[in-house]
Amino acid sequence: MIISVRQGLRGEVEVGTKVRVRGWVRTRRDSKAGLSFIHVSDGSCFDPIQVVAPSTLANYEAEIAKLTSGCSIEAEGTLVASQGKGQAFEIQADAVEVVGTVDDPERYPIQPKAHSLEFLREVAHLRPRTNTFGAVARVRHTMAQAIHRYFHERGFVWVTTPIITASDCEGAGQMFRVSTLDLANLPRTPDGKVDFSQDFFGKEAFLTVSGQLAVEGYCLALSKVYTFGPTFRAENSNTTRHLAEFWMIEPEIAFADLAADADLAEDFLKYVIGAVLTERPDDMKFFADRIEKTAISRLEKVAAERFERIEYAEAIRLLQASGKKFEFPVAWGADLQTEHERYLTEEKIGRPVVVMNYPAEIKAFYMRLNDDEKTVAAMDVLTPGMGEIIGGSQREERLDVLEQRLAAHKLDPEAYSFYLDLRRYGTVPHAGFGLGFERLVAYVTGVGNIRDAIPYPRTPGHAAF
RNA sequence: UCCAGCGUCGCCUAACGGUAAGGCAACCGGCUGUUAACCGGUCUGAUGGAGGUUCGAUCCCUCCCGCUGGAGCCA
Repeated sequence: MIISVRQGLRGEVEVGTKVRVRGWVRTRRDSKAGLSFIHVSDGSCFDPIQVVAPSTLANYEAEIAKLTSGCSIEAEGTLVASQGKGQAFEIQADAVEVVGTVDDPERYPIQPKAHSLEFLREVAHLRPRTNTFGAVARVRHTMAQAIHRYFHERGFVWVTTPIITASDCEGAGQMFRVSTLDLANLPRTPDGKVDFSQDFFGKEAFLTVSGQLAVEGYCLALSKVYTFGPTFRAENSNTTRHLAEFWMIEPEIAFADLAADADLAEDFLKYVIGAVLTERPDDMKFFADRIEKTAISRLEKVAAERFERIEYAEAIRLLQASGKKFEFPVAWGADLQTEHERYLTEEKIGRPVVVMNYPAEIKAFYMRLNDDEKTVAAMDVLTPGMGEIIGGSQREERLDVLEQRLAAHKLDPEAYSFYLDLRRYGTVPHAGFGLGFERLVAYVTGVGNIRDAIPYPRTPGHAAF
């Protein structure tokens, strides 16, 4: 029977069974006892399985003894209890078929040795064969599954909001244009502007920067909804936590206020982190051993401890009372800088913090104005090490106030007519938040750079693979 | 986009301005039920690109390209 490496190593297959594994060679060690030990990985779990190939096999000299890292093979044999140390089970091979060889072993980038993450980014198509990126891929998958499961089990409906949007009013950043016009020969209107009426959608179109505004319509019908999909920002950001193309999760709940939103964010994060700890202990152990010492302990802490909740005003007071010298001055009305967030989560409080009720001027138009008329019902979840991982708010559900807020932000109400409709017809208090999936993956795995938390990262100047 | 640093064999790193060194990998051999093994040997490069200073530049200067980190923007 064909088995995965995972099945073989976990004892899911009875000893003595004839099995067949298929995968890629990690290492080969030869023994004078007339054996070769081949570590084979198929990605189904962290560890490779050991295939013991006796030199009596017909193709031993010609093929098996020449296997190098990266070769693909199919091995057939008996699953046995291992005589050696380091693994419980191994495969005593009857046949090892070489499926694909490595043309030039010296040039094969994934050698059985330590590689820098920077180098591996240059071979993004081969890096999933490494311990690190195999583990990241499995953890990422586990997290995606946990996210859908979390929402599904609580009655949320997954809403796939459009990737292409004809409104540039999503208000979250620079957008990528989507067009079928011939850039070398653009149609013009009489006054010389580009005539987008001739474009594919009959108007300007872009890649979405957020599904939030669109999903609110579904929230005000299905009560509990979420988006989980790709998002695009054309910002020239070159940092360890920005991508031009990333995946975002945006739950939106009706009949809910900011406190409920914060509760959801906390419960949600704890669930996803808990799922990774229980479902991927092998990968997490690797991260803790090789990538980031506190990978597991840090997550256990986050899963166990209650998130601190503080008012924005209180955060300002804490920063002012810290006695620290910050590069950016701390004063009510200013946004929290990275250094401020760091101080709060890493030094002062030492665990995740939810900062709530920010000054209205520094936040988006759709966030609900508080009774003090100076702050809005916004919240950021800050984590030690990653900074802002979630940003959310209670939405402004009052038509008149929303119209005032649009005006204050100098936005055209015409462009938001659908959004205003939701306040005209059966409006209810509602709230939601946005979570950058890759930021969470980076946080959970401990990889320092978000470019290592997604299979093929897109950043300014980089769209290879 | 701004600031800082870096760019030397497939990979990682070394080299007071004076003929480019080592480790890993690869290859060959030895040893071993091995396990990112161990031991020995072999091979590999004119130092990101273009100028300049100098008798002479990996090392100094200028510009360009690329990368990394920090910041801004944000998820």
